[in-house]
Amino acid sequence: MFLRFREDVIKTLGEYGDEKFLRESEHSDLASTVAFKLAKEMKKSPKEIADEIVEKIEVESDYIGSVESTNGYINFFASYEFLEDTISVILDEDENYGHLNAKGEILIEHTSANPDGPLHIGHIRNSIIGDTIARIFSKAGMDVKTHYYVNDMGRQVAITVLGVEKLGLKDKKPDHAIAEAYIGANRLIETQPELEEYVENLMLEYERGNEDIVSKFRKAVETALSGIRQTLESINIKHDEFIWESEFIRNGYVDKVIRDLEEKNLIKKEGAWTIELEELEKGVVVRRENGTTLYITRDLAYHLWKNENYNRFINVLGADHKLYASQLSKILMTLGLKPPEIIFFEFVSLPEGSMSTRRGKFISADELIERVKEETEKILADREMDEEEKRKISEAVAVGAIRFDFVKVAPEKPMVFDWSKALDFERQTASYIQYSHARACSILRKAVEEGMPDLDFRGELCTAEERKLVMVLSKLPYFIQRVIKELRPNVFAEYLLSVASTFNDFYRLHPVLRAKSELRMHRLAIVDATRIVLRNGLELLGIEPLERM
RNA sequence: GGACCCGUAGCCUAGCAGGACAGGGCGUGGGCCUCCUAAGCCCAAGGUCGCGGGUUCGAAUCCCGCCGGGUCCGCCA
Repeated sequence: MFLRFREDVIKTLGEYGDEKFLRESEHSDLASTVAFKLAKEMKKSPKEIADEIVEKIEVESDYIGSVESTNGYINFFASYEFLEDTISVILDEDENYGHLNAKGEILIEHTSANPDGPLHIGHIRNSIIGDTIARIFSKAGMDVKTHYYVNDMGRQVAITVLGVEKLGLKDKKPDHAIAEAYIGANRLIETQPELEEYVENLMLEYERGNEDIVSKFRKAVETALSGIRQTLESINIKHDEFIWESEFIRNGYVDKVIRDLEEKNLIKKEGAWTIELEELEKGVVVRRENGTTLYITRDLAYHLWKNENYNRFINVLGADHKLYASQLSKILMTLGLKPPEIIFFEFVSLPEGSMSTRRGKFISADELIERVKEETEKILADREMDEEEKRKISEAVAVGAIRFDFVKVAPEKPMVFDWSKALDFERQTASYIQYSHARACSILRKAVEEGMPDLDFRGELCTAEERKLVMVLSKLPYFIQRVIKELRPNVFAEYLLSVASTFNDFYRLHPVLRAKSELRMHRLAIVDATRIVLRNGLELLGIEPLERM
């Protein structure tokens, strides 16, 4: 709804309608700062110019109630009609509210952690960003597929295979068992360097397709993935497909990419095969002297496949992949292929330094989830609820807290993980939004018990807080559009927090159930619309919208 | 050595297509449940927006330099 208001403002401004100068403002519903920009060339004060523009323009939109010039700003205010349409559209569209007319398919690759152990708290930053983006694209109307790219050909997997052979697998959650074998094997290699050669041979045989070795790799990777899947599922994340790197060896895509590179005369063959491009600061090896391929070779093949099957594809990658990704993209472009759109996120580190699966220095996502859940259970311990409900609520709140904590931080900010903060429920987190949603539900539940009247929102009945709340509610599609354009899911988290906070301002000052007749119908409409926005918003963040808590 | 990211009150964080008093939260001090869920709300104190230059009528936001933290520069993935 806000999107249409915005469009109308741009149209109304005509030649002054450059969206670069539009600002959301606390002084109006939308403001333009064009007058400041024009001040110089027109040799007039911004105030004069703004006055003139306001004088000149003609408002034809039903959604624009008034326009004012203040200190050089041109302030637009939404009309009652806009507010009324907003509420009626929300109530009408219900679970669809927020959709845009986005069309087409999109592939989102995220998480893609090496299958050498459980996901740790750095990996799930990736997962949560990727999953949230996927949900938001899907809401916008696009047909989204998600991929987990499985690095089954890496050295770490070979080491894992060695670990399983030498040390076996402990009886614990499969991904954790794999980590133990992996960490153990790394220690073995340190003391027995001759194992290096064995590991290299495993890699060679795996690439060649030696059946015995292939089944060992498969088994190790599947074992790790089954645990990883469980973890992801526990925080409401599910991939449509797991794509194994080795598939691109077996299905000919690697050969195809190599051929394309050869045809363009991009490969220099001196023992190893190297791509040398001006744009690349260094040569990139795509084939070892022993004839095997490298990670980037398979990734190029994967991206060739993506090009053939999708118009848009997004990868969520840790910032440590920046150089690698730029090499990949440059090579793809010289092949005339589209590079992926990439969301980079900075590292999650521990107070004592960065994490490492190999050294066993990490906090697993499972441990985080477990401990946060214990904390939420404590909070619920003395509530009068049956145990089953308590369990469900504490789980939903725990998962919400974790997802929100990661998604709310801008991807480019490095994070330092802190247990005391992760477990602190006094902090404003997802539970605040879930609570606001439950509050709205509770009011509506009681209204139904008392015989729900027809909802009838009326613009002219709005108090300042009600008006503000409705304006915020009107922005859901606008924020969905922003996330899609900017690929920054944290702006959506921020938005949802503002919905909850604005609703709480309304709640404090406006009795709903005790209000009389038309005011009661009016406010119930606002509460219901808020409930819908909070519910849809929480779902986009992968957080369960609880009706009671 | 080269490249990239981050640096906002005691702590965490928003804002960074330059513009109306730098928003929140935690923590601190004080207050609010005969009233729709107090996982809530209100009030107060707390800021050289890392430092120094520059561009501009105007800089947290753009440019340059420096400092601090992180990351990357493998025939690893």
